[in-house]
Amino acid sequence: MDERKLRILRAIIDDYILTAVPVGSRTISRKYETSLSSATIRNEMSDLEELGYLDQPHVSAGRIPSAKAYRLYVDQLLASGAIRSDTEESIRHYFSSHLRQMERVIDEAAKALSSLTGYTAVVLEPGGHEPRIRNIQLVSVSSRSALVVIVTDAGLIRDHVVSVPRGVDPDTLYMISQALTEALMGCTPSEACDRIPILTARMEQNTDLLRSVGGLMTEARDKGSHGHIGIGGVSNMLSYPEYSDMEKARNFLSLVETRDRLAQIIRQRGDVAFTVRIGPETGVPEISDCSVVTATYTTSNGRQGTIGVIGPTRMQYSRVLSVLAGMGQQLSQLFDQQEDSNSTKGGGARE
Amino acid sequence: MDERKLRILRAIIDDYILTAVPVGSRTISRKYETSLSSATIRNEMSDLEELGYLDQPHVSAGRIPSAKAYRLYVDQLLASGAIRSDTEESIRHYFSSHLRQMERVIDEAAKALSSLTGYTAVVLEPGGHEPRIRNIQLVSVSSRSALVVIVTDAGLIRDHVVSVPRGVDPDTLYMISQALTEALMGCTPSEACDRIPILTARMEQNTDLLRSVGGLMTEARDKGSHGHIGIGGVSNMLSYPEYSDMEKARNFLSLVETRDRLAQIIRQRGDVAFTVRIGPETGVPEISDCSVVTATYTTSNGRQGTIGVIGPTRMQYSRVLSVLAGMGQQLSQLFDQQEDSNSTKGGGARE
DNA sequence: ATTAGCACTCAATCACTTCGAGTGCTAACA
DNA sequence: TGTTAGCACTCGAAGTGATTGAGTGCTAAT
Repeated sequence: MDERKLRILRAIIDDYILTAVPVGSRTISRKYETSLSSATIRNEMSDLEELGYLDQPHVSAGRIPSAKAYRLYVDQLLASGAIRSDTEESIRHYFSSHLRQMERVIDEAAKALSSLTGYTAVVLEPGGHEPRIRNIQLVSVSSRSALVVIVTDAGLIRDHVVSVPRGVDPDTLYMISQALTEALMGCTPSEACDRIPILTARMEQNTDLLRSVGGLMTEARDKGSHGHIGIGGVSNMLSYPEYSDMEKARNFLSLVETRDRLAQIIRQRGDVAFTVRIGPETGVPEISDCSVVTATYTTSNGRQGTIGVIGPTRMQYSRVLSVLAGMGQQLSQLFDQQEDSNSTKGGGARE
Repeated sequence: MDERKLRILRAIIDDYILTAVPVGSRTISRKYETSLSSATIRNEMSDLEELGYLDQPHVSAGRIPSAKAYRLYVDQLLASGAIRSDTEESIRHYFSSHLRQMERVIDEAAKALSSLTGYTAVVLEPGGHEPRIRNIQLVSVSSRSALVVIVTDAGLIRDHVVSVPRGVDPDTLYMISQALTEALMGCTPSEACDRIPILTARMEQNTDLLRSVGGLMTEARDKGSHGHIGIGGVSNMLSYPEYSDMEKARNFLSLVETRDRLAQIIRQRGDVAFTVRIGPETGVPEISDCSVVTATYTTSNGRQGTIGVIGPTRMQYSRVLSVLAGMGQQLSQLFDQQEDSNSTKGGGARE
């Protein structure tokens, strides 16, 4: 694999990313390799096709890069270490002064990502390991109902109203909460599911209440671990010619609609900074002509979240990567401030 | 306006709803009014066009119903009172056994609505009046941080972690919570925002903590009133020929992406059971060739939510209306059970 | 090794025709 | 007077070549 071949391949990819039109030998010879004639380029292209880096839609059209070509391109890009998160200011611009609610940060991040890249963006809430219960509270809502709040180290399991038997006052609720917290602290929801029946059996009163909590816990366990998902720029996809085919567009849309599957696709584990999956590498037939680029961000307590961009295979990888890098940093920072504001803000403002 | 004209107009609308193809005189004479010849139908159609009920895309095509025609059609439909919620069983089928988390109910409802109608569905959380605070709890998460949970009669204001000064144990947190609840019970968030600084000033300790709560309250106030929004079946729209135009499809999609605007469009106030807005009546240029049908559901404590369906103007109004009716009932029921489960379930399961 | 030249391919475009669904009008009819 | 049959007319959709031009592969010359 010649160095010149590489240059030509790179030129073809760049041009195709820009125009989405099969690129011919003449284009390359005029716009990129002015010292070579189109005939020479043709020969090289022929070789590149044989090597599997180029495809030809039909005999009298130009060439388009194959997934293998993009792979090479991206690997080179990653190896060169040329990904600077130079977009830091423009990213910061998207976060209004002081967002502190997790969900809003995530939504904003997705919006920013999609708007900066022009593709569809997905942001997942941090949550690496299985959540562990930290606190259970029954919060009185009215005389006859209460809200069960289960706090885990991954955040909060959502609201659920349960009915309260007659004669149980807020203080009793608090005591029950304390007992529950003590018994289940550190458990995962599924462990808690197993224990609650035992607890229920041991208690002679308030069994109804406990059963309700058990029900909620089961729901929490089955719900699937992903927290909030931020999605942005879905409509962007329709502006690319590869999605002028309605059938493809519908497939993509319905994939995005089933957030569970989307989360599964985006979620990235392990300690790599970036993942780039091109076309078939995604393993998802619906988006076999898309690429998925993901990156992670980390909070101070080690929980890991994923951000990702989905676009056509002829994606502006270098831009996407640098935006992802920048966004990852921003998010890590934001959540750091938020989660251990005791050490920084608390310390400073103390007294 | 002849009775026969009405029959013919109705036949045209029905056929066009089914096929999305301009319908000609011959079709009507063969499929609907077999006793009349196509020539007669032609005369009648000509009259109907002059009256503004029919449009003609070009001279040698059939006729298509105008917005005015749909209006007449729908008004008749509504007046006839023929909307039976006969789909009750099929709707119930969509709600898995015991969903009790508000957000999931709403999401499921949207999914069910879209799947039953084949259009795009939107479900808004109930929330008529401004929410009133019922309870404030500081839930310990770790030794140095706590979660602030603000419960209102409209549900829960989301999680927000605050730092806890050294030496404040869970019991102290509970006491502070009690004090806060007592002081702010029954307030709206904006009232609470005004009061918190006063409370803070009166306290000699834990001022940091209160300030954090104040910040969260401010965010809650500014957040905008709409709660969770359930959206389903967005991809359905792409399967209708009217959206084969990419530009239109993109417009629609980006409208759906900005949930705030969508909520604004769907939200329905007042005591009418149904609202049908056809084409330009929606007042939203992006969907000037769509219709929006909404209905309300009510919870036992009088809070009102909206469910809606967005589809092409040639929507299957009668089906949509009956599905909406059924879904409205189901939701009203579901939230009734949930909100005052004390009177029904609590009473039953007592002992 | 590179390049100029040439024959060849094939999608895209355009002009042209044909086809048929549909209309409007008129005249005949019950 | 309302209904119908018949006919001329319109116009989009679909089909048919012919033309164009971007692009290739191959060969022979540099």
